[in-house]
Amino acid sequence: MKENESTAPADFIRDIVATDVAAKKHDGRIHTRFPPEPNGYLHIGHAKSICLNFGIAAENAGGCCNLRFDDTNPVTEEPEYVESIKADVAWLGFDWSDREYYASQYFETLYESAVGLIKRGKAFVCSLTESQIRDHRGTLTEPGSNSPDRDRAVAENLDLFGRMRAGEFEDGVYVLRAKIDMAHSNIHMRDPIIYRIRHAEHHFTGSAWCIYPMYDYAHPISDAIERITHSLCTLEFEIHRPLYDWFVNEVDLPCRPRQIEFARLNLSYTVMSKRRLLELVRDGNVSSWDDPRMPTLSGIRRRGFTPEAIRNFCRRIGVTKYDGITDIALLEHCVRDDLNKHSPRAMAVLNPLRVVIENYSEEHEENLAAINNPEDDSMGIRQVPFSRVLYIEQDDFMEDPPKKFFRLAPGREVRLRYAYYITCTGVDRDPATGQILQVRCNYDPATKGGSSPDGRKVKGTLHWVSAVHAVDAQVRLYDRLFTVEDPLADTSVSDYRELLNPNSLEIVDAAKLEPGLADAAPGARFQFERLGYFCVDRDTSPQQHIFNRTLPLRDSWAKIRSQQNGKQANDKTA
RNA sequence: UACCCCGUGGUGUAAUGGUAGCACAACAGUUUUUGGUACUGUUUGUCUAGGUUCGAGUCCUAGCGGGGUAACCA
Repeated sequence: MKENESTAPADFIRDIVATDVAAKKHDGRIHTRFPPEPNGYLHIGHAKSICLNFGIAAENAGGCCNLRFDDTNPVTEEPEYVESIKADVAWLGFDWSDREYYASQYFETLYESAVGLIKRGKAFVCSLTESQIRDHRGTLTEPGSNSPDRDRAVAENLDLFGRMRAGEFEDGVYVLRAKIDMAHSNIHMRDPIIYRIRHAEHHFTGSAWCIYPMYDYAHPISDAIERITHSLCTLEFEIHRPLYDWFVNEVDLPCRPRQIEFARLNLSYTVMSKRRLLELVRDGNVSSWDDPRMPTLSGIRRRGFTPEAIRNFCRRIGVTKYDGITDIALLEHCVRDDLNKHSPRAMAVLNPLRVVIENYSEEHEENLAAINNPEDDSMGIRQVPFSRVLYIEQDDFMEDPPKKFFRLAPGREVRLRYAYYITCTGVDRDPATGQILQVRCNYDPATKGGSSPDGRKVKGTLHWVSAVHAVDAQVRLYDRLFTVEDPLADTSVSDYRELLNPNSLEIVDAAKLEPGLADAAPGARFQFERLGYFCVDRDTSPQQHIFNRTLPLRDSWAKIRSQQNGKQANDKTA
């Protein structure tokens, strides 16, 4: 990670941390953790939390951040997710060193702490069924009522809890509950369940356990065991904080961590919850968890987004308690900003139109020097082959151009980037269909390299690829996943998936690339001049080159054109 | 109609009782061998009503609006 990246602007959490450091709380020690449950893939919302937790650790002398898998529910968790999470955190650029922990490592301590709670009369074994417990819990507006088992003798609780662990009971027969207050205004304080029986294989502990601790119990104690100083989580856990504090106070622990909540990231034109993302994958709305349209870290990685851009984005969105929705345009800006500075340029034609330079010899061909990145001289130059027959973009030619169209048209002169000025002398069309087959041009040999000795100006510059040298490729054009900013809030449809963008993927099968692109490795990123940023897909092969469009370049001509179309439509209706 | 949290331009965020600033977006322009980039400029904001204070986005009260919470999920 770069030096200038290492500090983020202050926010309310960093203020608290700074205050605690100054007050020598925890001896001035700062220790955070990123605690994913291994039951799904990480998305860009997790990146916010990762950047926050690892960022704060890095900004404070001696600060550490643990990677801790919160694996207390064996029925939903799998090693596949552990591996993908580790890969994603590492890709984002963060190093947890040897601090890779699992809540399941603490099962014995957690168990003993629960025994301690029972001995002190702070927990009891309850035989109520799931629905009875729900009924006893009361509602948001009414208090709950005590379990008939609430005053069970300590010795009996101890015996029962030991037999729960020993596997004497079926799932659901007993639970262990904290004894707090069934009339508490916070429902989470109404004798919450802290252990349940689950005869299930755990991805890490196998069949060693058949009782598993609940999040509210396991999390504060895991934090304390790791001597976490600041336990950062999202807003929906705010109401759990009194319970977090209750356990921190009631259990004898080496450290008293503080939970602080911040707003999760919401992004426009996408959905972020694991559940929705799973639906999209399962129902085939996207091809996989790493479909380049997905907001998963694996998806945006395959799309061509860089970890630098994502870190920069996370720094710029800030950290607050306001639950808003961030414009995806800011993410896109960060990606373009990074890619503009660092990705090499190349020329590629997506929708080829044949151009014949009639006064350029059929026998002749030459190499022309092209700048690899005008933003960075150190990236040097490359040679691009030029010959009599070329491809240009279909959009770059119009027989009857509107106002402000600066590209090729009959009689018009334009520049071919790094090559020559050419003037259109005519078009050849299919006599049957009238479709344009090719454009005929003359070139000016004096304009080699793309500038004229007489200083005459041309308004348009076109990218091009030499036909005989061109490499064929499939190009996948990705766009935003949804057509509206907040698909889940839209009440005009019954299912948010009706709002999926039907044009979020367009496949171009016959793109023509400059030859140097043929041996680009999977993951390699380029700017195709005048088009956008592209990267080599992981499915690419020597037989079929595949590129993904990361993002298009900003396009002010597209804006003018749509304004002109709008005006035309208005004129017609008027 | 219980409790908790949150309200600053279109969006995201600063201002820690003392000139409401930044970024993105939008719009206009300059430069340009990418209609990209860069640069310049413009538009738009403290939810409302009271109170405290020389002075309130900031503190207090009430209202209004938004979010969260009743898995043996995390």
